[in-house]
This record gives sequence, structure tokens and C-alpha cells, in this order.
Amino acid sequence: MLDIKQLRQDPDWAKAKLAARGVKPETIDDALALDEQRRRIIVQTEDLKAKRNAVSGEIAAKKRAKENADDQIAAMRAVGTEISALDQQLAEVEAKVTHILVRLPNFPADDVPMSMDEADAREEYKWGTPRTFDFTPKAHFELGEDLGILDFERAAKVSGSRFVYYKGAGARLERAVYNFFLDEHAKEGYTEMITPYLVNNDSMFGTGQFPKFTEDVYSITNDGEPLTLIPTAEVPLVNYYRVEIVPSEKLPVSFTALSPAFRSEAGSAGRDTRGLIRMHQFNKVEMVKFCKPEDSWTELKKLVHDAEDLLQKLGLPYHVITLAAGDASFTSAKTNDLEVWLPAQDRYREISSCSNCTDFQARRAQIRYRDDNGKPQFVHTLNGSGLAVGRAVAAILENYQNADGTVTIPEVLVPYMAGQTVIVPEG
RNA sequence: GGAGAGUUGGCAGAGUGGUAAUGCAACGGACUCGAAAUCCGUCGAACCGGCUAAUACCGGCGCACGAGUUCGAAUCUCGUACUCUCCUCCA
Repeated sequence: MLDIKQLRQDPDWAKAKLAARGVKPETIDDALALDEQRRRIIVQTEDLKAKRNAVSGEIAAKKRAKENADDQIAAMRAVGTEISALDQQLAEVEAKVTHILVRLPNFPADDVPMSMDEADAREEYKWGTPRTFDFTPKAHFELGEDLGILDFERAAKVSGSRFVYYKGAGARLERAVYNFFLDEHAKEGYTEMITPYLVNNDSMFGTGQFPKFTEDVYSITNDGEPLTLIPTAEVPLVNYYRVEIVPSEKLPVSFTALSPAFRSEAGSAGRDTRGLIRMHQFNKVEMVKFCKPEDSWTELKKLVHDAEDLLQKLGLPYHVITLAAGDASFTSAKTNDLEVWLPAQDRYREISSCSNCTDFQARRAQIRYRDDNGKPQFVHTLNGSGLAVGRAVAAILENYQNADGTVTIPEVLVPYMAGQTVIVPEG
């Protein structure tokens, strides 16, 4: 959530920033007009309330002295009616302001391409050289089905499209990959977490999924408050400190967690219909950081580095891009995507998204620390995939495939595969 | 799923209709070469608004959360959440 005070302070700047994210300038004007109305009502009610408190004290004094206080009580009645009328007005205006405010995306950072077009992402650099094949590389799903380690058909029978069974060496590979990721993050000082996979509405609001993106998630209810299947471990990790003041000496805090991520993929019908790229349920190792505002850009660099490190150790070619303002997630001020090379698609595909959300989530979720003056301030939050596990498996299968249809295990994963060095067809 | 008890400031803990005791901690000061102890003083964190150079001042708000009753609610009523105990169930 944005700070209404910041909008008030420099409306033109705010309008320019948000225009790149598709927000109409009139929306800001509306919010500010309502905000002014709101403050006017507050001044009126607070004057009346101060009066009420004073008269109420007089009544108490008179009652104690066993005197008659009928005049004061009559006055209280009159003031009370006025106050409740104003309170009602205030509630209505506040609801309107809030309605707008919670739907405004974060301000893009200064070095983000100010465009609504996905294609205007900026490539920062490349790592590795895509391998040249002396045969036609198969797609990962083809390899997986031929090797008998991925089963999409039975998953479709059991659950539906965009689900998968990993089987035998496939399951083992998935497990090897995420264990490798988690171990590497532990070396970099991340605290490993296992989180709830079902979260409440306040948590979904805190990280910015609600109220705007209810369509994208699976919600379930067990005869009461609805719960949502997490679309990313970012939700339970960031909300860990919701409505708390984090001791400043703990900052920066770095968490990592493996979790399944559940996404309805509404609106992406027909895209990536085959394979592991776009699933309703997939495993992801997530990294989350909480830090002081002055450190967040350095921490973003570290986050990107920690994600890159995994790809480098796996020997997978990738590039790093900075997303255009209009393409970054709702909460993000700046997002760096890592895109890994997929030979069968002959292009880079997103495998990690690292974002600095500045104080946007912290304001929603009320996560603060005390600055040097002891005053509570919002922390900055960052999140990044480190990495999407299914997509990493897909990249490994495609990049490490051999002409005979077998797949060589990347060296760093061999210990995690109990010494297995190659995946051969299994029954 | 059933029964009961509870939730007050950083912590402890009073307060059953008149506007949040007290202790500890914290902060400021005195004493001291300095510290401890002692003494004096301040003190509910957060939030909102006004006025601002201001983290100063004024006011609102504030007793788990939300409604209600009342001139007035920590206190009475209803609902919700969470914690604890016992039973039931369960991996």
C-alpha cells in the first residue's frame, strides 16, 4: 500500500510514476479529494468529542457530589447525535479512500523502464553459452515421458490439466534439486522455514494478493473463515512478522522455504499447456528478506546473486533482465527476472523473479523496526525465487540430454542422487 | 467435536457503570571522580488529526477484536479470534 501522505505531498510525481503501471491520473485526484474530505470530518468530530469528554467529566463530578446533572446530560445527548452522524459519514469516506488506496500498485524505482510493454524489459547481462546440439533436442516433457519419470496423463486423470506426477528418478531429481537449493541458501545465511500452506485473508492482503487478485488463487473453506492455498511461500514468509516490530539488531532477516505453490492460472489458457512450465501446483524454493530501507537495494543485488549462483553451479545458461514498470508485480518497485535457457524452446524462460517491494508490503502488513531515534518505521521487504524447482528440472532435462534420450545429472546434484550420474529409461 | 477458564501498557498486576491503581523495567535529573545503591521526576507502545522548525505542544483514540445498551463502558449484553486445562479424536 502506498502512503497517502506521499500522494498528498507530490501528486504530479505520483501520477507520473503510476501512469507507467496503468493508473489513471484521475484516480489519484479522487483519492486526494476524498482524503481531504476525510480530514475535514475528523477535525469536526474530534472537536465534538473533546467537548463530550469535558461535559462527561462534569457529570461525573456532579454525580459524585449528589447534585443534579440533567442539563449536562441533555447536552451530551445532543452532542452524541451529532457525533454519530459524522462518524457514519467518516466511515463511508474512509471506505472509499481505502478502496482506491489498496488497489494502487507500488511506485516503480527510478532505474526501471517506464513502460507498460513487457517487451521493454532491459537485459542486464548474460551468463553461459547455450549448448549447440548435433541432434534435435527434445522438449523436457517429451524426455520425461519417454524416460518414464514424468506422468502428465495420469495426473490429468486424477486431478486435471496442469498437474504432474514425478516418478522414480524424476521424483528423486526434483528432491535433489530443492535440497541442493536449500543447502546453498543455508550457506548464505538464510534461515530455512517450513510454513503453513493455507493462509487467511489478512495474510493475503498483507503481501498484496488481495483484494485485487482473488481470481488467481485457490480458496477453500472448512465451514468458516476462508483459507487460501499459498500461491508462493512469499505469503507465509513475509506475513511471519505481520503486525510486529522487528528488533532492529535482527535486520536484515533472510528466510528461505521450500513449498508447493498453487495457482489457478486463470487467464493463461492455451499458454504453456504442455510440460512443467505452467502448473496449478509446483514446488518452489523462495527467499525472503526484511531489511532497513537504506539497505534494500544492496539486498536486492544479493538476492539476485544468490539465485544466479544456483544456475551457475548447475551450469545452466541464463540472462538477467529488469522488468518494465507495467510488467512487474503489484507490490514491486523493481523486479529482476532470471531467465534460463531452454534448448527445445530456443529461448530464455523465467525461472526466478527477484523483487524489492520497498515499504509497500510492510505498510499493508504493518511490519516495522525502530530507527535510531526509537521511532517505528516500516521495513523493506524483498522476495525472490531461488528457484522454481519444476522449471529447474525442465531446464536440466533439456540442457543435459544426450542423443540416446538419456539425461546426465549435473555434477553438483550427483551427491543428492545417491551417486546416480545418468537417468535411463525406467519401467 | 464437547466442557470450563482466561486475554488490561515492555513485563507483572488491581480495577463489576463516572473515564485505567501499584510494582518492576525504561527514560530524565540529583548525589558520585565514575558506577552501583538511594532520592526526585517523567512514563501505555502504536495509530489518527490540528498547529508546527520540531520526535515540541494540543486533541482524538486506546483495557484481544467487532457490534450493542447507556448521557457515560475495561466494567453490562451479543458475536468473533486466540491462549490454557480436561474429555473425545488423530499422524
